[in-house]
Amino acid sequence: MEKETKNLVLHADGDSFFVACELTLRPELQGKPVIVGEDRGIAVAMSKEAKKLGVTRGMPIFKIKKLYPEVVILPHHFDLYHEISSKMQQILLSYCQIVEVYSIDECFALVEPAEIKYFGNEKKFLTELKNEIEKTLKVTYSFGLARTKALAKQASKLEKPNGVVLLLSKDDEIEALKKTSIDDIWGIGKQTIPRLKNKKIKTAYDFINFSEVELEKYFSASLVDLQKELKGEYIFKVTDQADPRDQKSIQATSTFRPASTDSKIIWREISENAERACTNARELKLVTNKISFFIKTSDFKYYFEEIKIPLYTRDPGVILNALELKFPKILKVGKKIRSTGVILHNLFREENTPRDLFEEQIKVLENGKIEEVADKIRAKYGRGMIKRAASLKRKV
DNA sequence: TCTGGGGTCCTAGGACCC
DNA sequence: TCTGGGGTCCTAGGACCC
Repeated sequence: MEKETKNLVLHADGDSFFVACELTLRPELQGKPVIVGEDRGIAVAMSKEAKKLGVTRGMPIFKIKKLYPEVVILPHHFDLYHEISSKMQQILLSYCQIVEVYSIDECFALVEPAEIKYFGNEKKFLTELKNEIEKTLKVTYSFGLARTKALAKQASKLEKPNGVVLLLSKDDEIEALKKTSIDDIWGIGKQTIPRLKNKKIKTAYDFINFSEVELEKYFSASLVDLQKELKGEYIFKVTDQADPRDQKSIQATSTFRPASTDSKIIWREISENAERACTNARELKLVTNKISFFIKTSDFKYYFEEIKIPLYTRDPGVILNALELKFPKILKVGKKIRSTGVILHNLFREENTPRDLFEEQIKVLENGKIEEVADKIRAKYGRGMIKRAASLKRKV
């Protein structure tokens, strides 16, 4: 049989993960409607009892309090979630060589035929793994095991919570795909769903039977790959844990209530965002030379500004000086503002940061072109830049 | 008194070059 | 005079995810 010579993909998805983590420390809340998200103003995770009451993801806390006063509302404890998540990774690594931590509550893993053989069969392998996880972590996961990532991902959803779904034959796959609505496919979002529905595609099964040629012609390349994956062709590779230092961007955002037009309040939030983003960058020893910031108005429109800075930095002072120049422009929207954010792009590891423009400037300065360069930078980035850059230089 | 916060990847099209 | 055809690199923003 072919399947015995091929790897399978395992997907593990934490059940009500944040709530489940909280319950490990507060078992007395077991069986009660519990949600996490107090500090964010919306429900981020719900226990199944809370879901049963009608609480949905994203529901505002004030509304939950009003409609369902019996719900226990908890703030986030990310350290706890990370701790449990990394223990989960360790357990998976004792069963599988390649484990990909996809998010705090989800993992993919490559399961080799030898591993299955050791336990007897797929079912026994998963039962063993599942038992160990529950015993050690006191939280449950739902599992999908299939030929590809996309199939495993859909499989794990089918019997949530605490489910185990094995797609070991073509028939298993077809049955699962027939049960999966086009609204619930990983990688197909709200822009694409209506377009597919126009083509009479209602289920994942309809999707895999849709003409590949037409898909290629009218939809994106990633959708073509997704279709192949759901047909059983291994396209999306399971990759080992990425180094956090390979991160491409760092952002810090904040919502403040009430929404405001007061530029002082807004600027204070942006400063705080910049500081948080920089703290994060410092921990990862990363620097940036491109930043952006945005405001979100109370009617949920985003306004972005992007700025290149002529050196590599993670100094909030330097960043804020650069942002300050664009600040009046973005304030011109003249609406109430409900949230702000600062994003650091173009991240480099500090130890192999390319020779930054500042160093180049020093060289040029030594050649006697000091004013020319300084003026250029002032013209482009404002007077503050020179000073800040200089003070940064001394610190380094 | 509707609607966190933190990410990635793809793509169309402009800039620039020969 | 209405005028080529490539190619590459970069960027903004769309789409999607947990």
